[in-house]
Amino acid sequence: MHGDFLLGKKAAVTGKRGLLEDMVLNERAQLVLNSIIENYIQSSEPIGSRTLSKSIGVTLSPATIRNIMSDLAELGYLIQTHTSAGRVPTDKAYRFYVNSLSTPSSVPEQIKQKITLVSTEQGMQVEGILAEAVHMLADLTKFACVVSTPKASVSRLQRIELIKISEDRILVILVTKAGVVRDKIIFVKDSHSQDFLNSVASFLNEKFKNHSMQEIREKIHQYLVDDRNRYHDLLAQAVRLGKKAFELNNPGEMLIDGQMNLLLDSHFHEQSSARSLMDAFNQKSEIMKILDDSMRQKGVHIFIGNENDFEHLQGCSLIMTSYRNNQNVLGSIGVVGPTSMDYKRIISMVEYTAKILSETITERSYD
Amino acid sequence: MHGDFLLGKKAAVTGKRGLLEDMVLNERAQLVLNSIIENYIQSSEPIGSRTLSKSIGVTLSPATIRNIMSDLAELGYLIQTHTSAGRVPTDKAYRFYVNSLSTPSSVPEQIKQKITLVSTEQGMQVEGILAEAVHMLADLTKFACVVSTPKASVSRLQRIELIKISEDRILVILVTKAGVVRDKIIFVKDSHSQDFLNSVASFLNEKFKNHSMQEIREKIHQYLVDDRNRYHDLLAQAVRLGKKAFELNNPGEMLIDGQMNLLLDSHFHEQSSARSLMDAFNQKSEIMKILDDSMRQKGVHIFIGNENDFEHLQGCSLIMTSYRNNQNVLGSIGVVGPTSMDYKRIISMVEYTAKILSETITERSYD
DNA sequence: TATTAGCACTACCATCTAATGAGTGCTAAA
DNA sequence: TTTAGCACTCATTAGATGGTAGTGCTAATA
Repeated sequence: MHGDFLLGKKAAVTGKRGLLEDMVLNERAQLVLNSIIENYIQSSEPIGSRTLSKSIGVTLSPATIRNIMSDLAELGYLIQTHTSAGRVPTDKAYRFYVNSLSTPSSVPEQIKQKITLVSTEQGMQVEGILAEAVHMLADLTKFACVVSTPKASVSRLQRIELIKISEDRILVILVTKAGVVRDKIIFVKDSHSQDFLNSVASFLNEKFKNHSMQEIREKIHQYLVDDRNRYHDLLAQAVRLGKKAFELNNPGEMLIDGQMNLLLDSHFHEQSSARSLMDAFNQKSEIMKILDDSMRQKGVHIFIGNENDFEHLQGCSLIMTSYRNNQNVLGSIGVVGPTSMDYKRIISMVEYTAKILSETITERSYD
Repeated sequence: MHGDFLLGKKAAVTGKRGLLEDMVLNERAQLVLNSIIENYIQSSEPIGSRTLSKSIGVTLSPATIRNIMSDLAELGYLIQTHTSAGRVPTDKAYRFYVNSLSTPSSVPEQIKQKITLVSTEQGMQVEGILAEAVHMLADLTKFACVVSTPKASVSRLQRIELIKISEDRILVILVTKAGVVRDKIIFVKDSHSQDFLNSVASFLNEKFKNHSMQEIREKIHQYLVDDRNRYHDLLAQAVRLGKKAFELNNPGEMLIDGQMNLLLDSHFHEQSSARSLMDAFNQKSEIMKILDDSMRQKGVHIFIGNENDFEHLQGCSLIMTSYRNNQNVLGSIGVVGPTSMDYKRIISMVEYTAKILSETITERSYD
């Protein structure tokens, strides 16, 4: 009623009435809402007016709080699971809450100490480091975590190497500026000597070093379209081998860890939601899309419940941020948890982990 | 009582009495036991005498069956969850059942069609193939599946390559006979030219091709122990780099897929057993041990419940078998599921998958 | 006018009871 | 040796009950 009243007459009336001031919740309503959310994040149980009246700083009687709650419910911030139950925050409420988190809470020192990447010491590759990072984050947050591997297409060539391993097979090693090493085997009809392969490789290196894989593919395509016979044999062969070598073979991977954490989490105990989640992870493409999105933006990116229009992820929030080396944004890393997760804590952890990850990978880069 | 009686007097009395003949269950007891087990595998509910009397082929009254069941219980093949409940097979019963499975049931044609490895077509490495195999098996069985990657120490060298990527970093590529490509980066104090690295590589190739990594490490150790100064500079350097290059960096990995299947399985719905399972998978070493064991033996290897003395795996059975290329056994692959799994079906699937996997990998090998 | 106290009401929850039914073990008959 | 019959056990289910945490509304109060 209150809310309705104001939403309707708002334009006509001046100043503060009900919960809304200029379509924004007034201070007390914000206080109550935030308090409900924080309580709910802690307890995972519907919050009643009496409980809140005690836990909240200001002295407000349960009755008053009830009125406010009732209005908040009408505005879509709260719902009741049943008539005589306490209130539970909606996705809209979480969005409000997250937006109002201004000061990024810093990671406690003792957690910081846990966030370190060990694998650097051994001769581990970038993917190993990513795996370690995502594992660590999952372990710390007790939720599921994902990280996207550096996109092959945007990463730039540091070096290519061709190794003959049998008459019809050539091992291609691609080293990117970001320190990612990819190997794949290509099949050829006619046998080449290793010396010949070396010449081809050094031709390709000279021609394409520092170019992105995408560019390289385009250029090779150019060469092929051009009248091929203009080139002498080496070049023709080089281009032909290069085409195979640079063919996109992995379309951007992602690593997942800690899925089991979610299944063990009380919020997903119902059969249906658990299975739905599992489907979400198996069908990686949707999550990959979200990772891609958050790669293009600065800072931490948060998706709450219904905001990501992927039905399997209803009831989940995602907290994502990108990681990078000196030069480029390489991919993103983040957490998938229940909408009622402790945003402050998780956000800071994701941020800090991404920072450490970026530093670690930068050390490994060849830029 | 029956069982007891016969176990005691068996030696004295001739012929069949009770359930035992020469310490082996008599035919009818076997029939009943197998029938109970198969029923239980289907329904996951305690089997009562009446139910069994109907489902079993032979006509036996419930009362008779009760007697037999009672004896089987006394011999440790069955237990009751409570006084007036039906009987449930014990691990001992499953062992009996599995041992009595003589004819390996063949995989239905329609399942066979699903068991194919696609990744061969792209230039995918061995680990990619393994990942695909284990994923497929998990998907088919709806349980968790594991596969061990070819052990670096036993696999034999096809080729080593050294690539300079910066002043202090060298990329080492190891290609094994089995077709596994490993790359790692080693750090060096003083810079080497690529030409020099090529010489070192070709020295190492010549010296060590076809030797197992283990042997190579030992030989290098020999060189180092010998009076190093005897060798001229190239050799000394080669040995020093070789030592780093061949250092064991991954102690035999394993890939897991479908863990979530287990958590969704009704048999592991209790909080405690689910968490216990999760621990089992996180702490890979124990499962790795079992994989190793079954690598050394021929055929399918089955571990039932308490038989694997790893407490986290109580209530689980493991069905493992090895995969190989032309030349060597490379690793093993298998399923982890509840003790009450459908052994016939799962065994045949594991066997067939291993066969396909072996064929696929053999194509990739350089032997 | 905004806040609060009081009260009726609702729905969940834990506990208890009784009835049901599937299953056993034992005994005596076939 | 097998089976029919009977007494008994125990899990599961459905109803009934009291308690509790919460609401909404109204009237009194600051």
